[in-house]
Amino acid sequence: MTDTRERFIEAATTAFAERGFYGTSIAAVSDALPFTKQALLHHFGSKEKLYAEVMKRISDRLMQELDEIRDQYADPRACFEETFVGLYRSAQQHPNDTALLMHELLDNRRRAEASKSWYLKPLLDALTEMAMALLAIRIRQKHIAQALVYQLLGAVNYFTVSEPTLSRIFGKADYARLRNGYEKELRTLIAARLDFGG
Amino acid sequence: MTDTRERFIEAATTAFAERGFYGTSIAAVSDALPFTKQALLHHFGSKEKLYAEVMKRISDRLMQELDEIRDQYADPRACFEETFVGLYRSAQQHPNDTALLMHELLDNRRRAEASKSWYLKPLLDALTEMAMALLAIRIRQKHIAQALVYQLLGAVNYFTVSEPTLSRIFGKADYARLRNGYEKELRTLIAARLDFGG
DNA sequence: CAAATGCCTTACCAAGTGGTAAGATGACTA
DNA sequence: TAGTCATCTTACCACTTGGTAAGGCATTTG
Repeated sequence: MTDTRERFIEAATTAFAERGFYGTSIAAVSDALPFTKQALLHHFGSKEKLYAEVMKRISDRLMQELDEIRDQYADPRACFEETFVGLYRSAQQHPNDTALLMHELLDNRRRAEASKSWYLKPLLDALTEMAMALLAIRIRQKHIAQALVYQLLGAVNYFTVSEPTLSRIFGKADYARLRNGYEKELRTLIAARLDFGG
Repeated sequence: MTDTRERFIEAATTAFAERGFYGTSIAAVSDALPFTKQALLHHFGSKEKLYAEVMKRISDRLMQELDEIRDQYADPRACFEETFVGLYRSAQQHPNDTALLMHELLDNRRRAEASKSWYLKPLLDALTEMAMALLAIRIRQKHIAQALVYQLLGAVNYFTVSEPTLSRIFGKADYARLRNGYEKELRTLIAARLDFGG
């Protein structure tokens, strides 16, 4: 059954999201399922390879979602806005994946492979291209578009990942209010920036 | 000598920033210094307590820097902008601390203590208050100010923490260009949002 | 001078780490 | 029917984990 593999990947996603690569033991992953650690090793060979599969799963989904949004909106400006809102919704819908990607970002500080950075490079490039068209920036000032893209990615992902902290220090009710309004405020921010001087 | 303690804290900051709490062993920290693991335990008692001291160090510094900026600017709008630019500069200047705080954010997903969340709550509240004054929002819509604050914190911290990844996938030269322009773009974003409908 | 205290060491521990080796079981195939 | 293969097991392995115990040594304190 490929089902077992699937279950391992799911459990590993949760575990890696919660404790990062180094903080997660493969025994902890297998303990979440009715299999032994060696069953996991049988399917994936090593902890590294399991992690790679988890990462690939996530980046594939992200790229697919991005493509779907891009196909859906013809107007560049609407497309740009909806893309980030889509990324935000996606992040909120898969908080584990979002946390895992952020762990990865932090781990990249030491890791040499850089494989999954390249996984996400197409996404970054696509977003930057959109931003450049909207801001009417020449090639030489590509970094301005990149900056905007990263500001918005930060606004999306940092907030998503802060959910446990925020709902704890503000209380569940106040946090719910904040979260319910966040998407609208995200649109406001994007609109404000795009209207600015253009 | 209190010097040894200081050196342990410094080494621990680097280690925790790179691998997070769970990925860091106290032996790895002491190996970075000419002392044994037990010397570390003598000074701090446990890994948890060492971590708490590291966190306290960081949040103290952040609060102090925030106060300095607030005292320096009378105009609310300039104060708001300079505060976030100051946070950005501070993050860039202490990338280890920034990474550590983000690890903490991710770990909070499981940790019960929440101590350091409370450490940073005053900072969040101060920023929110500034935003509310600027956006002319009544109490009932505090979450709008909170959203803006978190968007900007995300723009600042997410970018800072992405340095290794970005400089790898874009190359050092391109990343340098992006980074050199980022502060200006941060100001642009803030200005755009504050001018929007007000 | 004696006692206490701070700083740091070696020695040790039970539990957990990623991973190998060697099957057991059952389904599919020659 | 015998052989192969995928799946999953128990048994191990050397190494690392956070932490305890106990003591050496120097400085401070009574």
